[in-house]
Amino acid sequence: MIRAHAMRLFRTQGYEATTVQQIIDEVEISESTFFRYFPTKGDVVLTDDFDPIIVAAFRRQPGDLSPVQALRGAFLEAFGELQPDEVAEQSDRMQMMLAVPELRAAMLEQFAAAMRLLGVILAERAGRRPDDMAVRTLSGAVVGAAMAAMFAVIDDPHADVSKLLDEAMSHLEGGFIL
Amino acid sequence: MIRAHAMRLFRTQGYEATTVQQIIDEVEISESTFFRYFPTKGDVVLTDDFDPIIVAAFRRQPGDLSPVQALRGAFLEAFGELQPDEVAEQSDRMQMMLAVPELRAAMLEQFAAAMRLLGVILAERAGRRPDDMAVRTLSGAVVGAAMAAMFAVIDDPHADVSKLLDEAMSHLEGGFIL
DNA sequence: CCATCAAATGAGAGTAACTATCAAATTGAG
DNA sequence: CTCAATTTGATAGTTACTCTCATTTGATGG
Repeated sequence: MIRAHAMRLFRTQGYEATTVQQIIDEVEISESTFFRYFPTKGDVVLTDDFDPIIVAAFRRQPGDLSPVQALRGAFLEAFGELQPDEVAEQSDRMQMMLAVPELRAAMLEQFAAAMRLLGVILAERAGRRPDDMAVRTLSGAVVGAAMAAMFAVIDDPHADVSKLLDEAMSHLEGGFIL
Repeated sequence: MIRAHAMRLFRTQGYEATTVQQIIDEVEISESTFFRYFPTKGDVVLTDDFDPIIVAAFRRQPGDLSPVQALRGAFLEAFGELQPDEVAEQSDRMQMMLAVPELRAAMLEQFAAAMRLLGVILAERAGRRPDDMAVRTLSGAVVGAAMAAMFAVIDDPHADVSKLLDEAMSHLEGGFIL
């Protein structure tokens, strides 16, 4: 309920223009309760649980694919599983995260976490250790390329992120031919 | 003066334990003045002017190198130009940025800016447009790999970042062989 | 139906980063 | 020295977030 009301307020008045006070008035709870569920105002927008879906899709990929190919496939599958309304909601959230400085900043934690997670599953697949610098570099490069795809949406708000992401993965896959 | 005193306080008492009030007491200026020079407390630690040095080094690289090779060379040169005390200071700042959640979060803006800048100089070198997805992906991958090198320092605080960065670049350069 | 007890909620007071406004002081050019 | 521009300061907010402790809720066993 908190998230639903908050997101509605964010959409109508903007994120920064909406105070926590307004949210708790709307939901009719106390400030204490709000912060008990969301440690920060930003968490209302930032939190989601997509990681497990992508990890599962990655583990399902055939073993003869290269790591980048497997990731590419996993992303395609994970995005494909989303319902249209879920896609719209995710897109909403992403636009907001990109547009609001405070939220953008907080995204770094997500990216760092994604690198760690990616390191673990890549290491598992390749039979290496997660702290292997080759594993770290690949994780970093993949997440960096994904970030680049997200940022591209800033310049072209109508772009399809999943398509951009796939394109980025294809460039990674093919080596960098500039 | 503000930066010097602030950094000293941060080092001795910790970043979060140090309030802006303490800093302005130390430097004997008003709160207004502090925030006029540093829009946020974090900017005291985050701000630096290394980009131009790296860009210059990149532009100096021979034209027959691949983009990643040229970058690798540029990083090596730029780091090589630093005096020992400057290296120590940079290392200090980096440890602090990695350790303090608030500062870590703010780093994303720096990384995003680095991607944009890298996009511009890579595009210039390759005769492409900065919004070319191949350019964006390479910029993203390079910055992502650099992030991975930084994060590796969290696990091993004694590690040499410039060496890790070079290692990461060499992995990028050689394709990802996992 | 009631007593009990843990978990959830709320109230209230406080902190610290940041903003806005406007007056006072300082500086520097002529 | 003078005047104007720039820098600084004082003051009074706003808002996110924390802490502590009292109150309420709701599930469970008798």
